[in-house]
Amino acid sequence: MIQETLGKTFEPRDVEPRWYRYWEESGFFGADPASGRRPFCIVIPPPNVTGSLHIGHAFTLTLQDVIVRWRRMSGFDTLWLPGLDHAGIATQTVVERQLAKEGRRKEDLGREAFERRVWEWKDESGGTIARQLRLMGYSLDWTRERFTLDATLSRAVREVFVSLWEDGLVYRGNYIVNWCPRCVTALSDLEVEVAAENGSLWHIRYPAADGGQGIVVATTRPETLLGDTAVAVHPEDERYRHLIGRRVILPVLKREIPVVADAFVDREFGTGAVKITPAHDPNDFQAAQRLGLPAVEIMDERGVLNGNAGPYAGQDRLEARKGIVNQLSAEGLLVKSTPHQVPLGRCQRCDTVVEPRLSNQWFVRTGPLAEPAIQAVEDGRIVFVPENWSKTYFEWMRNIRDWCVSRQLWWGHRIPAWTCGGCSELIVAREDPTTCPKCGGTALVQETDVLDTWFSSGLFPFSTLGWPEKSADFRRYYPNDVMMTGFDIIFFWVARMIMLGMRFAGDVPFRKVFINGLVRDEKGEKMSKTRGNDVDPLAVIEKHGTDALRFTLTALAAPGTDPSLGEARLLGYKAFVNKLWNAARFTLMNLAGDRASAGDVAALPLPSRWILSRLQDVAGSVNAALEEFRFDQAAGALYHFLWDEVCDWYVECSKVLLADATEAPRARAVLVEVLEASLRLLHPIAPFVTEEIWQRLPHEGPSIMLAGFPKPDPTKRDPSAEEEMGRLMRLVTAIRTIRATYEVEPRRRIDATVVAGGTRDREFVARHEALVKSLARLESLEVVASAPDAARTINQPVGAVELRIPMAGLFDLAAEKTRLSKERLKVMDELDGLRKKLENPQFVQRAKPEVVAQSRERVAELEGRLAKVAATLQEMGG
RNA sequence: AGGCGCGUGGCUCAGUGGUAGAGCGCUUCCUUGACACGGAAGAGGUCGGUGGUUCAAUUCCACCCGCGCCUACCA
Repeated sequence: MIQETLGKTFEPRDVEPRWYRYWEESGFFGADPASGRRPFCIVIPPPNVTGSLHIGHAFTLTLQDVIVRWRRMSGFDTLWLPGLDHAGIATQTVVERQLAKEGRRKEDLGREAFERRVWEWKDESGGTIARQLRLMGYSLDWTRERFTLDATLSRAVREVFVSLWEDGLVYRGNYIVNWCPRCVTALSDLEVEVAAENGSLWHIRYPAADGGQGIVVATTRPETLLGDTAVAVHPEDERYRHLIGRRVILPVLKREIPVVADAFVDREFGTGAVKITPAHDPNDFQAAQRLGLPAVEIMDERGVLNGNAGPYAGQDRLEARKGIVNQLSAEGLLVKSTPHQVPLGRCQRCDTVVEPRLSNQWFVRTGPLAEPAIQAVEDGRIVFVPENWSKTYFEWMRNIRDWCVSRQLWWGHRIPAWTCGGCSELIVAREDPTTCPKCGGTALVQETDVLDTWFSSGLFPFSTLGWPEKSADFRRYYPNDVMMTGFDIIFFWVARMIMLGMRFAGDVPFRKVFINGLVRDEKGEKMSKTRGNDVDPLAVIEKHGTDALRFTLTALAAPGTDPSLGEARLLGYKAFVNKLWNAARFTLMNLAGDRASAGDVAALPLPSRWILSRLQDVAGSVNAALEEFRFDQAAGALYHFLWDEVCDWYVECSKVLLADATEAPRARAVLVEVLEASLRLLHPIAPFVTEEIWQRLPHEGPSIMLAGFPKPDPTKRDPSAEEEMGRLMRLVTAIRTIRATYEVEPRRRIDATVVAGGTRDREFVARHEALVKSLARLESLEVVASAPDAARTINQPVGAVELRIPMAGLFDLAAEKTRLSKERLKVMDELDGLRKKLENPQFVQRAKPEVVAQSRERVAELEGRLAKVAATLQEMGG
């Protein structure tokens, strides 16, 4: 399973596939309802079946895997359920394109053959993303993988749809919907992306039928005048009051239409007169309903003008616009046109300009569903993290509009509705009917529309668990514990899961909703294929390794922020993975099969007591951070612990300990203990490298992913060891700083003296002589109570002691005087500020006592330091 | 129009009512037996602007400027 020796650098490609296969084949990802452990469940936001893994997936799913692995190691019976979404429009479009290459259309195949063809494509491409998810190391329970078109999930869809129908929450009717003339289907409001685009505002004269001047309307869509059935003005608009009830002549078609009054007209906008095109504008449609105006459709399903468009029949909508503007201009009816910003809706999938279209569609009445869903968040049964997203949720939910759920596609859940050929009865049923319940006729025709893909996605937290059966999985894993996803689908998905879950599954679908940011490039721009700035996670894996990518994404996941992913950042964390690898290499080189125990912790040397205490601290930080979804803090704590404390200090200290034959076994034991626990802490973020190393260390159990997650034990903290080690580190750093300041070659060993007035300080330094000598590369270290002749040494106060390094041959007096003068100024500066503060009676009286005390301590310390520096300077004669 | 968020060292970003941190980059020195994907030591910031609250504000409040995003039926 593992290589014999460790290379100098970690080679991810050699180890990653091996471990994933081992985990999956061993069944380590599988949930175990019979385990008796507390369940923890999360379902994947199902990726598009024809899609491939992009960086957005990698980001949110990495965070999910971190949580899932952490919970699993912490003793939960963990289910992370994978699945795929059939993605109606997107998938159908892909297959239609394939057909187009063969010179065929889906109509040539017929519905059934086309569906078969899509299934073939699904089988082929659905495996792609599943493979990619494995490459990322995600610990999904593949035995429970679901697809939204699976029989059980389809059954759930049908159950929900029919129930809603029975409860009057589904209705069908002729309304204006968003229509994509390229996809040839209705869209929901959410599937339209509205943006302000440059257009024009045309002022067009509609002459009065009696030969008068008539009225000038303003419009951004002149071609729709062919479908006008009135002109509306505000009832109190003095300019037009005389025209209300009169008739004007519709240009081009020369049809007479009335001038009507309605308060919805904005007198300030344009000319204050608006043309009414009920069949092609949502506002006009509503106005027409109020005013009893007829609707005239002038376009077909592909945006081509129809017979009602007179001379423009057969032209595309945009082509017709040009012709009509020309004609109006020629006839002198075009008063003017001005540049105007138009809010233009485009199809989310294909970017075609969406057409408001009057058509017969199915809708879900959302009001009654939204109410309990709003309450669940209001009273905290569902909590958003970060909490602020609940505002976005409320904003949308409180103004929710009915949901158009029918799509004119062939790929999806066909709406379970039939029309009786005999009596026209509409039948909506769970089981396919064979006879009409009303007239007994058998000529039933099924609805051809399918449901919005999000309708089935909205059931995902429970349809995947077997609902509507009260299956064991459903009972155990519903509600899910947390839903983790991006803010871009709060409305599309999260809100709908809450509404449908509460109504049908009997409880909230999940307790928490964690919203992650959107991955951006290093310039902060949104990543997209069209911009060409997107990062391909698979390419990153290939280049830097999965753990590096995962660690990077985790480290960037600060709440409420959009992470910027750049190459430099990745390289930094790749280096971290390699650093860990080498710490392991060092440990294993020294281990030599030794399995001694560290024994009594209190009896261990200072660095060992210190690192074991720090380990407890970092274990606490990581657990606390993950509890609050503070991925950045968890990653940061581990990064700094391993690099700055374990590698930079403990490993270096251990070299001294290991050189001492009696000390070595315990040092090895501590080294192993710290490394092994660190690996477990790190495993949820970087699963591969941690497993690879863990397997080589003394360990129990078949895999690190099943080993216990370290829990902090406060009784194992050792504050005095941390304090002492801090002093030791400051002393070593002071020596190193002096060496660096005077450019002493790193390999050269120098002499140093520590002057300490107090007995305990002297004993302290003497006790750690070997460590200090090694860490600071000293030839000798002398500890004395006092030392004259400061003029011949470098003198540096360090806490309660003073460091003296002979100048002979290394340093010169003038440079040292300059250095000390600078230091004196710095100390005086800080002292000044502190003293002023302390002289202020307000501060002393009103500030927190500990702050005042702290300031006083600092003053005392600085004064001591200043005195020492001043004394030295005086001895040096400056 | 409404809502949300952001503006901190060269870059990308954390953070806190008590004179600021990280990663990368940069400077100097160093191939010392874990690691040059490395080591040691450094330089670098009036924390967008203006007021207010406070003994104390980068941190709280108000306004302003700049930048994102979301929602919305101004033709």
